[in-house]
Amino acid sequence: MTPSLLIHGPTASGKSKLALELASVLDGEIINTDAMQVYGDLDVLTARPSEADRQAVPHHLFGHVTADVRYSTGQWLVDVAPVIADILRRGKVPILVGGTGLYFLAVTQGLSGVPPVPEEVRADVKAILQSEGVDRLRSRVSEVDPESAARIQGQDRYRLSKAYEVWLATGTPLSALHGARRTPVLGAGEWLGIALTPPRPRLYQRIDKRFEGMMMQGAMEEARALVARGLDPDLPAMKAHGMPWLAAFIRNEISAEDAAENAKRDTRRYAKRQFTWIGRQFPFWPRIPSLDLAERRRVILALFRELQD
RNA sequence: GCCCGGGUAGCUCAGGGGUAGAGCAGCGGAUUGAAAAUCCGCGUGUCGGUGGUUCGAUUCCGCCCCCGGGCA
Repeated sequence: MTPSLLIHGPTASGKSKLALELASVLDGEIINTDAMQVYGDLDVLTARPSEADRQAVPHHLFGHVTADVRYSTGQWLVDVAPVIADILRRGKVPILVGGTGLYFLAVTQGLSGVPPVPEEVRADVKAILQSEGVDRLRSRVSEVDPESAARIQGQDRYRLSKAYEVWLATGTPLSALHGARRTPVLGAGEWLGIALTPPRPRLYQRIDKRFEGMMMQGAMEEARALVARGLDPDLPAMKAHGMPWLAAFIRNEISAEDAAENAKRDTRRYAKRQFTWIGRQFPFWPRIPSLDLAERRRVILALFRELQD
């Protein structure tokens, strides 16, 4: 059996480069496990692997949707299953790389069978949220699904909306649906998960430096092109790190310096959350604190070969 | 060298004889189909050093060190 290799780590920890290296050594193919790198219109801002890298090794699910699409974890799971199966059929090693912990959780643990919510219901709940506010939405959820209401913290409008949408669409509380999980795409023993955990100060330096690099590679032009399309600012793609601030700069609302500072800060905060996610959701994944490519490669190959035998 | 002003949290600063706050940064946590999202929580400190006055000094006084400005 060929195991799949899962590489998770905070943003700017050098995942892509490492994956490329491992793919050539293991005869593998790379699968995007990042919620933002799926958007074709975000190239620079999501630090997507270069065209040259994508030529060198097969890359899957990178930039395969447009910015006006509201992509989701569930859709990614639907997309990724045949890709993994196909790679395995051809005798290659699937290498899943990215920073979205929820995607790794979904692919290894399965997602519960919550049916998709119709767009109209979504719109209805959004309207309720806007006219009545979060507190009122919370009361509504409490009435129909007290368990979810108790679980969701504070003013978390996304989760409260989700719970209410599911109730409206199915007549069943979300909490009842969460019990039953579907069979995961990758079963126990079929994969090896690795977490990159570089020292935080070094990572923060890399984040800051990388953003400067993005600006030189045309991040502003990319942002301008998206802003020009007049897309709904609520779309996931419009929330990519830097996008909201570059958009604000383009609208003449803030200075370029402030936009850059805010973009870097958001990215650092995100990295912090990723560390929390790794620590809590994947406590048993081996960690590699080193930033050294050769060291990372050595450790991962040793673990991988061990699992293969 | 002399004269001012200032050394308090990572940064910018407030305060003031009873061991100290604000903003930003940061840190901890939640996370089941928007997840680079969304949300909850937390001051993290030899108050420059050292003597003295005092029941008690970060606060008052002396000396020293450092930073800024001015005069030489």
